[in-house]
Amino acid sequence: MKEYGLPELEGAEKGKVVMRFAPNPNGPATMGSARGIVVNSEYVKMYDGKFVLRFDDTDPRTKKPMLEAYDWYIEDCEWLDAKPHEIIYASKRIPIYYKYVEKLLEMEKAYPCFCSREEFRRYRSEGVECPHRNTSSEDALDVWQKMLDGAYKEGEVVIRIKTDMKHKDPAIRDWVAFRIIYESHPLVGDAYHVYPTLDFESAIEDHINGITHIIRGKDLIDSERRQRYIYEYLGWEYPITKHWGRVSIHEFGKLSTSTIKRAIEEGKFEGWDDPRLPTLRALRRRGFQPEAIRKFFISLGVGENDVSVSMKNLYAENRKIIDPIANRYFFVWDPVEIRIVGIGSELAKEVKLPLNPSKPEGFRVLKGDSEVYVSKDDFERFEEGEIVRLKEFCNIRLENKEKRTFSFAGWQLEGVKKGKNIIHWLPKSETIPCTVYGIERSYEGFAERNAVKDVGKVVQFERFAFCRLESFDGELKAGYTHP
RNA sequence: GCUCCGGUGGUGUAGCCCGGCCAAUCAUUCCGGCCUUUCGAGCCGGCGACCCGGGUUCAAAUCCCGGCCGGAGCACCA
Repeated sequence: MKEYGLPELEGAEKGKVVMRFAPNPNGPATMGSARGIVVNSEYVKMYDGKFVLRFDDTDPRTKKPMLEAYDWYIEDCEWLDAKPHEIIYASKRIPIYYKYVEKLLEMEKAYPCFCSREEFRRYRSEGVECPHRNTSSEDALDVWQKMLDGAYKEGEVVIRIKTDMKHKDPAIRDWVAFRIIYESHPLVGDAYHVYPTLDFESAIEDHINGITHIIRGKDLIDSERRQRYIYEYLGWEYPITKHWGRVSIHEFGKLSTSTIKRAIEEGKFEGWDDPRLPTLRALRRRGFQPEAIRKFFISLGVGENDVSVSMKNLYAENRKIIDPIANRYFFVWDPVEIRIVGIGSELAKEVKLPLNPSKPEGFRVLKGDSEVYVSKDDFERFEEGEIVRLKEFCNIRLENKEKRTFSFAGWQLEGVKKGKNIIHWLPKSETIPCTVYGIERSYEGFAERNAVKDVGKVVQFERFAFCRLESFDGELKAGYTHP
């Protein structure tokens, strides 16, 4: 069991665990969502259980769902090797929630409340019951029917669940279960105008889906205390819960779905899959492997303290997967053209380079040339008289830095200073333009033509970084994965 | 302010429930070394932590109390 990296789940029995991931599809899945997808699905795998994806989309106004996001979530779950066994759309199941609230109204465990927010806030903070609390079940059901009939305006009345107005935690006191929202819902249109709150919808769904364990962020810790009242009234058993703290990722800072949405609208990002964004779509585009993302979140565990991690941890996981399989190519960024003088046609030979040093059988070929490109970063470091080696090709000595001329200094590797004096290069006669889109900046330069056959794959541009080759139409476009 | 939760190396994490085998696990970062061809990759090694103060005990990272610090909730959002 230890190999899974997650601690044993309390009360879990093999084959009987049912867990869910319940996002609001008001934008695509982000790194934050990924934790929920990964941890829940991982436990389901461990115990051979069932994984439910549930869309908590019952507020068409404040958290207006985004129509495309529903399918994006499903795609992202599948990509993360967490294909849901069942998918539930809360907005399509609203009549079910009506049935249950009607039952609670009959039982006088819920009541229609006409207090304004401000009025009720005062009752709540003072621990006093509001005048509507003792409405009879007949009157309550009558009001409820009129709510459904559209007899009330938005904000005029809500349905509250009776808890305890003297509960020591004010957050638990008589909470709202249904409110009126006259706004078209992207999925169900104008079919309803009385919507359940998350707490009500979630409480009902968790029970009817037979959810055994809930693991979610600690921002929802009070939900359990609120929902337990319903479970008690209806004689249900509450799932076992676990909560994790906030995750913040150094490289991305605080990016909520709504702030990203605004930034996209303002044109600061290309779209939801802009490589600078912490969305799963963006990470996929950049070439991250789903297994690396799983391991990353499993390594965070399920502790309740807040964590602040660096993407470097994800890079390390990704590298372990990608390094043995990614083909190597040369990419010369900020290219500088240099000339090797004093020797002619002998340079025009085939240069064989390994595609991946761990797999000696594969190789690629470059044409030797007296006019080559090297990266500006490398060139500027050299001093006149210094010998450098063009990797796998030949040694050259810098003669005149201003004129960028070098002299031939032998073929042999022996005697060459290792390390930074072995550089990558490209023959001027055989290059394709290439742009790599990075998080902080883009890199322009030339790549070797051989790379074109790996479009769609993750490669390593030697001495640069791992990149995912995105497209080629005369120019190669690539996304910067990580060093 | 009220309610609840948490504090293990630079960053995460294991251990804490059931005190001793913990001079504390693993990963990553950082540093150093190695590699006849990536010193921006790979391999090997190293530095580095139980928030503070009391208490209980033969024995405390582990239990108790107080303090300090951090976080969450107190929405007709999820």
